[in-house]
Amino acid sequence: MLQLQAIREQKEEIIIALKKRNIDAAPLLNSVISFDEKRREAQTKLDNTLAESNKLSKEIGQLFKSGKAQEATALKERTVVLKEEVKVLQEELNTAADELQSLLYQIPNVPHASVPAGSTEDDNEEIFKEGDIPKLIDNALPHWELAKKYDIIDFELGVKIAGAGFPVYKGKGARLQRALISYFLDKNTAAGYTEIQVPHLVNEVSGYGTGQLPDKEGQMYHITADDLYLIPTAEVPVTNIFRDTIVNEKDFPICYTGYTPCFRREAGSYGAHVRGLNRLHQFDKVEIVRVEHPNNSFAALDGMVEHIKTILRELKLPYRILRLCGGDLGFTAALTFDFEVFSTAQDRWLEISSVSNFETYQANRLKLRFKDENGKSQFAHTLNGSSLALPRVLAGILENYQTEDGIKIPEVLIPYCGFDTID
RNA sequence: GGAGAAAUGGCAGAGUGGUCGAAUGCGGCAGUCUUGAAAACUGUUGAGGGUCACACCUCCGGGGGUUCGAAUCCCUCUUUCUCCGCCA
Repeated sequence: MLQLQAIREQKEEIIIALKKRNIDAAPLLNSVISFDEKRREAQTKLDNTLAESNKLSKEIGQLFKSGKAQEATALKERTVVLKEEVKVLQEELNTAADELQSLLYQIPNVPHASVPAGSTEDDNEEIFKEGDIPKLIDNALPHWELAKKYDIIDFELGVKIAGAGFPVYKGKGARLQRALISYFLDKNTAAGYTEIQVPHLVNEVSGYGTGQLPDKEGQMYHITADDLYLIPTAEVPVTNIFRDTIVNEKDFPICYTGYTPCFRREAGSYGAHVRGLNRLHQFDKVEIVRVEHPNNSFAALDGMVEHIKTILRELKLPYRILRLCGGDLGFTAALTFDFEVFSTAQDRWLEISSVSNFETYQANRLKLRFKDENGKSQFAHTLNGSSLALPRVLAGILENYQTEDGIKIPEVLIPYCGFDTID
């Protein structure tokens, strides 16, 4: 959520910056400013009325104490009138405040200066590429065929138990998946992230805190009986640890990593591109989350990008990094780098990580602050990234490592798997 | 799931209708003393809105109500604890 003060002071700059997202924010921002004025006006009137009422109440108390009941009763008449006024003003204030809040929820984060203009993923800017694309064997198969051939993932079984998009991993497939999770967590821990296990269901407030609500309401599974949401990413529970907190400046950087399953409804996604592991309703992901000092958050973002590079280098997967354009940038992010692995048998890039700096956007919703050197509290910056999303990494490994004699396991994973070939 | 008790500042813990944003202790910060530290002593120490700065307003788990006036009374929700039931 953008800060009101920023909207008041830099409205024009924000409008220009939001054009990168291909939206004209002027009407929204003008409404925000007008409702903010209404709110403050109502607040001032209410405060003055309350002040008078408080004062009179004290006097009445004094009068009763000194036995001047008659005078007290006379004063009461005035307070009864004030009480009515308070009611009206309170309502006025609430209306303006609610309207203001819902407007603020509708405004996405302001893109960072480095975010390129553009409307679709085709306009994302490739900033880095590394790793050789392997020459595959003649009859190379896409991962869903490999999964069947070696009996390591059963999509039909998942359909039977839950529905499409809920695969069942078997034998070495399950083992490889578990190996990846352990490997990622170990890498993150070695890089200074504290491992953490969090709930896989979150309440509505948490959804608002990180920005999934109200923007992505339809993308989350909603347990209506208990009004809980299945997490679409560990970002939600992990970042919400810091909701309503004031952290100590010297605690920075705060770094957490956690493995969770992720649940996404993916309403409206169909077609060839969602085959196999490409897009699922349930998948596993290891996430890294940071809370940073505003002065350091972009350096931290670069650090996260470097960290993920080292993982992909070790896995020897060909990948590229994209700087997302304004049109493809998530609602809450100021700057996002996507990592994509080349899926050789499908001849396409698969997104396996998304690393973002949210600046104060989430912190504002979360009320996540820190005390600066002057003792003033100000909003911290939050960041997160996938390290990594499992299914597409798995798809990349299966496809890129396939040989005539089976699928070779990347060297770093062999100690975690306990085998070196799927055959 | 049933019965009871509770929820107050960073922590502990007073406060049952008015002068309570809240005693006291601990912790934190600043100072005195000290070569330095400890101890002792003194002062200070929640958040948000609002203002040039004051004033002023809001917040004692959340929401609603009674009252001129609520941390204190009533309703409701949530959470925690104790007992019973169920259970990985």
